[in-house]
Amino acid sequence: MTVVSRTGRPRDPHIDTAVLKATLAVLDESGYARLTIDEVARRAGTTKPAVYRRWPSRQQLVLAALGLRLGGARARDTGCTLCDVDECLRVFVRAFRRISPEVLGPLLADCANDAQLQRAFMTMLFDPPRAAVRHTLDRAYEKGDLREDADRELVVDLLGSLIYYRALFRHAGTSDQEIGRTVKALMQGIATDYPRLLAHSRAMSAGRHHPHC
Amino acid sequence: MTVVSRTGRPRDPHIDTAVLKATLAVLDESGYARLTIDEVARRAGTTKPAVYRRWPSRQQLVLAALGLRLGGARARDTGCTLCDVDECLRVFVRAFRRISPEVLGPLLADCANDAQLQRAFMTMLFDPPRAAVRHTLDRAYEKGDLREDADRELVVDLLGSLIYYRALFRHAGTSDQEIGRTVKALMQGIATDYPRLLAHSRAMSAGRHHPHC
Amino acid sequence: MTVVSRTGRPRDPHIDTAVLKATLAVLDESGYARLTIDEVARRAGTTKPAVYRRWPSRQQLVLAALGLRLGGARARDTGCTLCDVDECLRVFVRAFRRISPEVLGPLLADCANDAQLQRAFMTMLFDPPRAAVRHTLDRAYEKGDLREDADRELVVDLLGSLIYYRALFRHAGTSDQEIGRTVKALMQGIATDYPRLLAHSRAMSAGRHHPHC
Amino acid sequence: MTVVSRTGRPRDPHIDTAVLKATLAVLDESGYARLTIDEVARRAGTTKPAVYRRWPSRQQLVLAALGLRLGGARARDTGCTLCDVDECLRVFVRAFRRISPEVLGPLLADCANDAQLQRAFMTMLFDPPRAAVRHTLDRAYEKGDLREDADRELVVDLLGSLIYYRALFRHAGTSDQEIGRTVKALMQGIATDYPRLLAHSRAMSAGRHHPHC
DNA sequence: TGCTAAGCGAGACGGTACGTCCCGTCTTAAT
DNA sequence: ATTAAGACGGGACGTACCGTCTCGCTTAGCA
Repeated sequence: MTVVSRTGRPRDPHIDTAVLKATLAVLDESGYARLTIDEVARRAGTTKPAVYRRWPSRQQLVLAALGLRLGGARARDTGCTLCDVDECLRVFVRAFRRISPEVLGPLLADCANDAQLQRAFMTMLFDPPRAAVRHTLDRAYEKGDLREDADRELVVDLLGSLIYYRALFRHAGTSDQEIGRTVKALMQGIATDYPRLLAHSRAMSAGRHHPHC
Repeated sequence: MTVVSRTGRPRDPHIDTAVLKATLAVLDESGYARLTIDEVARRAGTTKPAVYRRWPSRQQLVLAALGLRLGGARARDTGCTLCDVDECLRVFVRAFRRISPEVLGPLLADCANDAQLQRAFMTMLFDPPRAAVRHTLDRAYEKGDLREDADRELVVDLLGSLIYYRALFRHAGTSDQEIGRTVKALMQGIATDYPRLLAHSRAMSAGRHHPHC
Repeated sequence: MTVVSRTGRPRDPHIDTAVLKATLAVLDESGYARLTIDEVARRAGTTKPAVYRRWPSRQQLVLAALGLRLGGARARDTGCTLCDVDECLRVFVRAFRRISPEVLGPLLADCANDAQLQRAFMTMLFDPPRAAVRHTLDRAYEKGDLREDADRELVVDLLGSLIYYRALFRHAGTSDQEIGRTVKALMQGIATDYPRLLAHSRAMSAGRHHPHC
Repeated sequence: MTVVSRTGRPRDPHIDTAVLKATLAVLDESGYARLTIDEVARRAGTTKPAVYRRWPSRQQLVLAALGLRLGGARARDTGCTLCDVDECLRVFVRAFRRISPEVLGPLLADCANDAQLQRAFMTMLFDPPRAAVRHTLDRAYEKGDLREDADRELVVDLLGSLIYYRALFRHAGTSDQEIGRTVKALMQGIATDYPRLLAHSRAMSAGRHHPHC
């Protein structure tokens, strides 16, 4: 939200919350494309300039509203590493369900042309669930349940990306069973014998560059 | 593209290609949000109604133009499974680079309200690179390089999603080295001792539901 | 009204009349100051751009609407010169009643900064009733009922100005009786002995400039 | 100006005069339509609320400023009735030149919806020059230079209205020569033989109502 | 002398109406 | 029935200015 001056008439804080609530309501009912500042203002019982004074664009407004909705993301500590990773995926699922692909798409597109918006997006919507997941992975690592050479940031990406992907393209679901399969695949790997494959790769292309090690 | 009547003056096929080329040019220069049918028509040397006669909406037009650009996706057979999977990730990277997140976002959002558009999107842009990757994984499986119980469709998702995710959010890159680390993590897994973790999970929560097996 | 092109979709003529009628209705109900293009458009069942396409400003719109209302002004030929001049005053009264001082004031002020608007005003609202009055005076002159040296254009001014003045400032009425007194004063003059006054004026100020002759 | 309380910090009288002067300056430079309370306050070296505390509206403020400018109107006694009436017309011309049609128009329109403003207008701007003219006519009457049956209030109207009319519509000037012609027409009348015309009028319409006598 | 009430500069506030952009559609005349 | 051409009816935009309010302080008269 735009910074507020020390002097002059102070902003009515009821308008702030009313506008954010109205934004969420309109998003849910009509979607992002049909969201109009006029309509948001009308439902918040105020007018367009009052909205623009607080958020300089539709994008910033929607971002703020979604940030409010997302609140803080937290992954429970179940005491079991597999279940904890399960829980991580559910953190992403919950976060995404509250955002909706229909809103996320145009918002990300707008971020591409607006570095400030991009930063706000990362801070408000992207980082919080990732931090929760990262924390869980660190706990597992300290218990000795993860390989020493596992790139934990990459695992956060793999967990998060899958949820976004499936939600955006709607080609597959995010049921408990599907989440379980994902955890299993990530934890145990998919190769029958990784060291052998790696040796073969090296043997085949002696002079080439090998990023797998 | 809209069906054409048999009688009356036939459509000028040059207009079709000129419009698609103009669409790609405008997309690259101005982005999806600033793409105007007026501007596309102007650059194709024709007028708005001629465009609307062929594609009923901006979305359909952009989809057709991107389909033209993407063409067919193909993953080389290197003879080495690790390198083949490397190659798969690059298939996605190439496909995505040609589409651009700025276009993909709003397009997906529009798909959410238009089942026909969604189907067209899947057929033209989503499925082709996935099919190429799936084909590579099947080859690895037949060589015995993948576990019997590996869910190959899930692996396609994990590979594809990571690329989309990183391209959309721009928080991490898609260099050769990063791709290599991903392949390694997927192939060998991240757990120190998966069977033990699984046993612990079962022991801890006797009556609960266990999706990891 | 703005000129219309030969090609392209033709304007809906119903909108033209609906907008003018709505303008008159809003003028009568709310006055000129509270007349809003939005409100006019709403009552005409259309939108702002459709109005702006036809009339470039609120002033031009109001002018057109008043021109429509005023229609043609005509002074009856009663056969009696005194009654004809009576009738002339009533022409002005009728014209003015249809315009209203509340509208005339701001409109004239806007004319001061816009020569085109000023010309349009004169053509549509100012000249027609004056022409009718002038015609009556010419008829009286041809009958020999007016002095040879009477400045008929000045008489038109004196008749017209009185009505505007009283309507604008509302300090006196325009009843039949008051109109009769005006006609009498104008026709017979107010001086007891004009030639003597003139002589006195000349005698008193030998070297000065005398505009009364 | 709004009433002032006895207690509390007294108003700074310098602000009163500074605001009125600034109002006149803005009126002359930018006209009434572009006169902004903000701008007046800025030029008076103060702020909007200080202005609104003193005058409740732009209209009242402008009225006060014009009243200050107009000051008292006075018609010289030349010793010659024709010249005195000449002088009367010039009183109106001077008064009007200081007010300007661009300001008068909107002001009168606002008076139409505000009886208090209307009264203030009459007291401050309308009556003073009229009183001066009326005084001159009374002097002429006492000298026996005006007909016994001349309606002096009507003559004030005819003189005043002509000036307003010509200034408002700008279709004719107010040069000395034009003023002279007006005086002549008013004094000597325009009919060749008023009694004959009156007789004819009566003869023609026996039962009708005759306001000319 | 301290209290109180109003004025002060400053400036943002809530809100009305503006004039414009661009959309997707329609009409015309010609092919 | 399509074409090129171009204006149309209309939804939403972001802005300018209105008149009001709140702030923190100053200034006088009353107690």
